[in-house]
Amino acid sequence: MPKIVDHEARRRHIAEAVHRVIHDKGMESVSLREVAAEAGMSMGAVQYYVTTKDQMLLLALERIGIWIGERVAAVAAHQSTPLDVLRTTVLELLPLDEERSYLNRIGLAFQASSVMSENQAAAMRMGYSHLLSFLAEQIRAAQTAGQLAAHLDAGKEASILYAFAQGIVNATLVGHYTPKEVAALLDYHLARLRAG
Amino acid sequence: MPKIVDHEARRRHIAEAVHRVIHDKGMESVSLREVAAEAGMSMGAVQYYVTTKDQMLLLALERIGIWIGERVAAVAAHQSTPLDVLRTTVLELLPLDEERSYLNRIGLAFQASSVMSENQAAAMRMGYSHLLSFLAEQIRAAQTAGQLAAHLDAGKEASILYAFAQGIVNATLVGHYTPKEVAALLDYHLARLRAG
DNA sequence: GCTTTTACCATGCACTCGCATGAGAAAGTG
DNA sequence: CACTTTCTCATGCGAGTGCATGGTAAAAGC
Repeated sequence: MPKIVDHEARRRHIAEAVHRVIHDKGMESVSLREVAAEAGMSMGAVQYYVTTKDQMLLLALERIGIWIGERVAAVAAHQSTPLDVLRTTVLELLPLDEERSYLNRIGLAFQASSVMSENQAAAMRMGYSHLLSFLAEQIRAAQTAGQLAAHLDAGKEASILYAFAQGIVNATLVGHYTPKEVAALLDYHLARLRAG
Repeated sequence: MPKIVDHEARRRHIAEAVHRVIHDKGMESVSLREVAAEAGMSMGAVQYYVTTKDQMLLLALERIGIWIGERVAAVAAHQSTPLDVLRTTVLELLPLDEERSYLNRIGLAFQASSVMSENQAAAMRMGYSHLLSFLAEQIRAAQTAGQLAAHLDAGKEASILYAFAQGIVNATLVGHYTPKEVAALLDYHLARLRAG
């Protein structure tokens, strides 16, 4: 077996090129040629790892899911209390700086795209399940620790919290809210969940 | 001035064709030809009313805004209390049946699209302003009527409520939530805002 | 009845698209 | 060395893209 190549690395490289194209020129500009150019490889090379455009987009979407998972795990690890984990996690998912806007632009594009593709829809559902159960778990932990009110329905609160975060994304990217206002909205909402 | 034609009607006709194309085949499938075919007119006729594709999309986005405004006004008119208006308005914006899913699919596509186009972003901001001030107004009225707790920040509550509605859209369209669950989430959230 | 204005249409152009194909370079094994 | 396998590339194909152009039919004003 010659010319041993790390397929995983190549796929990641392609996925990240897709991300950049989506961010810079929009989902409509994603094409095999454009992505190949962005990835610095020939079109044939891209086709070797990804046979169709749909597959390429799915790869990029799955990579986003992995990336989000990693980011959340990373920031959550530095917090001391469940409520801190909760707040920091949601903040990490909001477009409050350039890097998080980057992620959210791509995420928003896939929200629209996933409605038209069952494969992408399935990937989305998996991402929702993971994130929502993580958030619900943190809410329950915060309740046990006496940080959040005991009467809250952790599952519903997680859904509402995450829906809020997702729903504020476009309005923020489009300039209706400033990052400060978004953070204030989050804290306002979290405040009412507090125990006492 | 010969062959007098209702331009407004023609533009609306084109906009609605764009909506159908977005809904049926996705934003990527929107082209002058595709829209012309959907509208049952020649490509040249479409070009007469809309000179560029961007203009066509902007027209379709503005029409969505108008449509939403009309729908909200219509359902709100049949309610007796501010809280009923609030709840019914938000329900009207959620993808709980086929017609509202239709609207939300298109809206979601434009959320992604508006991030890449300043014209569309401006149209979005205007839509947000109108809807959010309407919601905030209803919250204040409900507070005055003693239906909602007086200590609530009406502006922030409106933002959170609408963000929740927007943020639940993709998850619902993709099948993560059932319409019943979404309605239950809304009622769960509204319940905690009640006076008492 | 001629001109002007409005509305519409068919077609052409340069370009891009997704995807398929076949050739060939690189790297390991016998 | 030949040989196989893995990887990469250039190119071609048919179709579709946004947009521009030139022409034409119809109705109103003079």
